[in-house]
This record gives sequence, C-alpha cells and structure tokens, in this order.
Amino acid sequence: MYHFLECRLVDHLREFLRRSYNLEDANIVVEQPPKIELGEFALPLAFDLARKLRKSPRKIAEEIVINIGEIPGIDKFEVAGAGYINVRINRAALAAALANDSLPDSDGKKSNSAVPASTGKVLVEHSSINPNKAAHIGHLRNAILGDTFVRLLRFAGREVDVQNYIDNTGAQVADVVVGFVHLERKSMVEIQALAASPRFDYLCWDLYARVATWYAEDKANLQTRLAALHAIEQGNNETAAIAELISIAVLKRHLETMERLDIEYDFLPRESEILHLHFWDAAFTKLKEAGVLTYEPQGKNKGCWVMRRAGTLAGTVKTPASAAAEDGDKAITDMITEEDQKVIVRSNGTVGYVGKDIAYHMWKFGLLGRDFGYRKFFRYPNTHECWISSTDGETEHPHFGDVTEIYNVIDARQSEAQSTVIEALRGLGHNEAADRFTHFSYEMVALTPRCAAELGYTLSEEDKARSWIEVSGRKGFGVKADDLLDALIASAEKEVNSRHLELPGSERSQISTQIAIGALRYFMLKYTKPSVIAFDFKEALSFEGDTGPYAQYAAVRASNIFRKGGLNPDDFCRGSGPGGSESDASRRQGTAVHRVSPDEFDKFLAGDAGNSVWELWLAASQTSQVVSQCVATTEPAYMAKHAFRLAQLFNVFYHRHPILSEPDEKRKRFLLTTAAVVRRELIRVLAVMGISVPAAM
RNA sequence: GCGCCCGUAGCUCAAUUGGAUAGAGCGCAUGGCUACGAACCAUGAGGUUGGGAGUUCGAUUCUCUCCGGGCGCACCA
Repeated sequence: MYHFLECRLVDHLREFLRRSYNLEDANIVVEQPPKIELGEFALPLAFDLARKLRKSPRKIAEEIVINIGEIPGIDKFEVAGAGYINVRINRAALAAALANDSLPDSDGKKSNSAVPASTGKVLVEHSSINPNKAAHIGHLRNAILGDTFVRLLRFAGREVDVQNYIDNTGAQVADVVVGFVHLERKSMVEIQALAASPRFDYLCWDLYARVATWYAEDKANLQTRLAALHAIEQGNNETAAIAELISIAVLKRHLETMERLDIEYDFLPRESEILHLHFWDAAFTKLKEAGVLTYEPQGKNKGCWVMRRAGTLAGTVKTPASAAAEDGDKAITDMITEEDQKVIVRSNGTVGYVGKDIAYHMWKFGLLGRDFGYRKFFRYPNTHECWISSTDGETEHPHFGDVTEIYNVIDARQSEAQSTVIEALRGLGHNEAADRFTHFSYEMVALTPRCAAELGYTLSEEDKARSWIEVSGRKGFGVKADDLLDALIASAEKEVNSRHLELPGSERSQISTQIAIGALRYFMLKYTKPSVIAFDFKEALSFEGDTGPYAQYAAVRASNIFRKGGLNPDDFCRGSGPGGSESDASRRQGTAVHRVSPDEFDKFLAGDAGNSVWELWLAASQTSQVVSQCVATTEPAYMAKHAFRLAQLFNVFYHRHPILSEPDEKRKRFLLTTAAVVRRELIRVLAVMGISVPAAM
C-alpha cells in the first residue's frame, strides 16, 4: 500500500520536474521523516536541485509545494527544516485500502502485485552441504537465508526453482569411506545397517574428524585416501558403492533436518552427473573456442589450461617471455605472471572444481546444450516432490535449468571462485547471463570462545582472547543443526509447560516446535549478511526482546483478542491465506462485515491523539515495500527488522488500548480492525521468513 | 605481498544505501498483572560512530591514509 503510494508520488514528481524545470531522469529519493508528526514521506529533493537551479533549497521547496498539484491519496505537501518537502497522505484512504487489502483505487488487486512482475524463472541455489557429515549452524544460516530469499521472491510474484548442489565425488566423502572401512573395519552390509540409523550423519561427523586426525598422525595414511578416491572415480566396485550409500544416506538426513525448518528443494544436481554426463567436455570445447581458456606451455602452470583470474585486467598478464625481455630477473616476474592465472584443467588432464562450476552454470542458463537425467528422490509430506540428478533419468520430469536469473547463496569465502565463473560467462559472450548472476554472499557463523568452552573444547590463550572462533567440520568443531533445534524445542517446551499445562501434550509440543523454529530462523535473519555471527547459546536460545518468539507472541496476542471476544478477525479486515475464504464468502453474501467508515478512520487516526495508532497502521502498510527492498538489495534482514517493529508497535498499542472493554462501539470496531490488520500483516511477514504463528503462547 | 569484509552504548547488533536530535535488544536500576495472560509495557543511566585528512548544503555511510581484527589468494573441493 505504502509502496504503491510512493511509486505514484515518484512518477508524479518526475513528470512535474520535467514539465516545470525541464529536468530529465532526476534521482528522486523518498524517505520517511524522523517523526510521525512530520508526515509519511520526506523528499530531500530540493537540496539536489539547489545547485542546478542556483536557488536556496528552502525557496525551491516552497516553489514545488505550491505548484506540485493534486495527487490522489495524498493530502498535502509542506516545507520543513532547511528544505525538506514532507508529504502527508490521506490516512483514512490508506487505512480503508489496507483493511480491504487492496490498492487505494483498484478493483480488488492484491497489494503485493504492486511489485512489478519481472519476466522469466529465477533459480536460487542454497544449502549445498557436503554429504559426508551432519549439517551445522553455518549450514543453517545458508539454508535459512536462501529459503527466506526464495519466499521473498515468490511473494514478489516471481517463479522460483530451488536447487541444492551436492558434491558427492570429493575427498570429504572418500574420507568417511576410509573411516568406516579402515578405522571401523565395517563391511558393506554393516554400513548399510548403520546408514539406516536415525542420526547416521552424527556418526559420520565423529568419524570424519577421527579420519582427519588419523591422516595427521602419519602422512602414509593419506595413501589410503588416494586409493579410495581413485576407486570412487572408477566406479563399479565396493568402495564406490559404499561412497554412494553414505552420500545418499547423509543427504537424506540433511533434507530431514531442513524439513524441520520448513525448507524444501526442487532439485538436487550432483557433481557425479556433471562428470558422467560430460558437462565439462561440452563446456571445455566452448571455452577453448572463445579463447577463455588458454594452454600454458611453460612455467609453473606448464601443461595446464588456465583462465585469467577474476579482477585482473585483460592485457596485464605478462607472458614469461615478454617479462624476461624487459627484466633480467625472471624468477620474480614469473611469479607475478602466474599469480594472475587460475588453473582450470590440470596438467594431468582432469578438471578442477571451478571448471565443473562453470559447466554447471552454463547449464543453469541453458547455454550448455546438455541436460541432466532426473529421478524422483524425496517426497515431502505436502506431496511436493524433490528430484535428483541421475545418468539415466525418468522420461517424465519437470523442466529445470534454462532460467533467466540466478542467485547463489554461498558464503563470502567463495567470492573469488564465484567471480571466476561470472568472468567465464562474460568471456563466452554471455554478458546478459553474467549480469543476472548474483553471488548472494554472506559471512560465516563462528563460535564465541565461551560457547566453544561450553561444548567442551579446550582453548589456547590466543583463542580465548578472540571475539570468535571459526567452526571446522574437519575437526568436528561446531554445533550440529539438529542439536541446536533440539535444544531450542526443549527450552520452548519448558516455557510452554509453565503457562499452558491445560493443553494436550501433542498441542504443547506443536507450539514448542513452532517457537523453536521461529527463534532459530529469526536469529539467523536478524543479522545483516556481512556481519559474522558469533554464535552463543544464550543469545540463540533467547525468546525475549528482538527475537522470533517476540513477534510470534504479538500475533498470538492479536488472535487472543478475537478468541476471547468470540469474534472472527476476518470480519474486520480482508484476511490472507486459508482463513480468508470465509470472509470472502460472507462478503459475497453481504453478511455482517464490520467495516469502519472513512469518517471514523479520519476521526480515530487524526491529530496527535491518532498519531501513535497511525504509526502502527503505517508500519503495517509497508510490507510490500520492505519485500521489494529485500529483493533489490538481497538482504532479508530488513524483513526481520520490519517484523520486530510491527510487533513492538502492536505491543504498545495492545498495552495502551483495552479493546474488548471499550465502551464506545465505533471506537471498539476501529480498534478491532487495527488488531485484525496488524495480525494479518504479522502472519504474512513471518510467513515470508518461514515462521508460523502458534495457536497459543 | 595482493584482493574482499568488519570496527558504532558494558555486550550483541541497526541506521530507510549521502539526510533532520545515531536507534534497538540484552544486561543494569526503578515501576506496572483478580490480564484481550508479563515470552509484555513504562522510566532512567549508558556515544568524540577505531584515529586523522578530504569531498559535500549535510558523512556512521563516499575517497585517501594510518591502527586493530577476520577471510580469501593450491594442478583441494
């Protein structure tokens, strides 16, 4: 709603500036004034124009205010401060539209369709956990960011495919195979039995760390790993079968863990298929033809196919020959030269990780000319089907890949590799694809020294002084995702039991789970992406203040008002989601829907007295605005902020206005409408974050 | 050495992407429940935004520089 008005305002202003000042494509910034009394929009426009027009900002602002003309939904413009133009919108009109969940002047279109629908399918890749050990809190941040971004895109009207890339051919899986076979002396059948155990991934977690220690004890042990790797690559032997068994079992566990958080995937492309279906061969040919890859005949990278490293300019790479010609000291110039090269194909002819990634991303954009085979892999309780890549696929399958826009949720440590892939696409002449390739980069989750100590790790004095310590799967150092979720559920259950012992046990555990998910997802979303999360149980387990449960609680309180009053919130505002259908029905039949008239809105929202409630309404109207902002900046944290602000404003409102005991019927109806609208928006906002609202708290 | 990121209240983080008096949560102090259940609300203390220079009408935000911390720079994935 708010977003719609803002767009209208900007359009009008742009037209006005063109007409009156002959200014094309002026950059029009719209803000919110620092205080609600000053209006709903603030325009610092006059400051920009001051230089161009050689007049004082204040004078320009005054001129604009006089000549701007009428805009539907906007009441007036006024000059403030040194030259701000503050805009006051028609409160009653916005409130009525919001209660009706429609645009001010529209024929019942939903507010979120105000976001311009872009063309083409979007692909979001997230999670991508190596299938050799349990998922940990770092993976949780990735998956929660990715899943929330998917929800944001879908809210904005985009069609999205969710992919989870599985690296099942690397050394990590081989390491666990080595662990089972050489350290544990397990047979294929025994491993099969273990793989069926409920938390097989935990077993692998410990084993993986033990194998790493075993390698460190004696370098000769690394030969065992090499043999395993070769066997896996060759295929058709027991080692390869065990590797497949392990990676599939661990992958299933990852899907289960993520399912606990309402995170689902559409397709699981695996590295094994990238290899077996010869994706690389197709990519290699094109890359050679385009001159992206060049053969290095000498020096350190002799015999390799190399690519210019991302960020280095074309022409700056000196060949050893030219370097030698201008400088006698060949050793030094050689180093400078080769630093700018990234090896894609090794001298033994095998392709490295980045090469496979280039091929994969060509496939994503439909530029490779090859496709995966597809098999059904995992069926979610809601019947949603998750597919996996295979060499020999089913004949009937959905169409994956060939998208127009991609987002890769991968932590910041991979940014150089990501840039290399983008550069390769550019080198191939696919600039439009490269432009729509977004590395959704975020910082890692680390542990506070206190947290590490709680987990029983002994720390060096140096580590104790740090503000955080990086987790390490190789060392088995970290907090497992399922453990954290279990701890959160237990903690929530304690709280629920202390207040709602009257409820049946199944319902209490359902509520506890919802609270735990709310706490966890909110926790991972409230930090902005470039901020390292120093994980601490005390903060992650908190249910008070700036947390998910706080926002959930506000929505529950809103619901409670209607429950206690024997009322249906959908009779006061147009509902969203499954609850909305009855009100649609009742509206069609013309039955009692308790509408607030424009006059009443005017009366209750006007002036100083109405300001604080109006602030709540205004915040409630900004959901689609915030969604656009999140999508445009690839930053879901704004959504968490919005949810918190909405909840906070509602709690103040709730505390200040006893609604059910309100004697004035009209005022009571207005207050109930306020609660109904905020409840609807809170449910909506939390849903975008993957958080549901419990029946009671 | 090169590249990217971070430094804001005691702690953990925001700041509408260059805007008006830098805001929240936690913690601390004080007060508020026969309530639409306090997982809440109210009040208070707490800041030279790491230091310095520059650009600008205006800088936490942009540029440069220094200080401190993190991460990347493999014929690993």
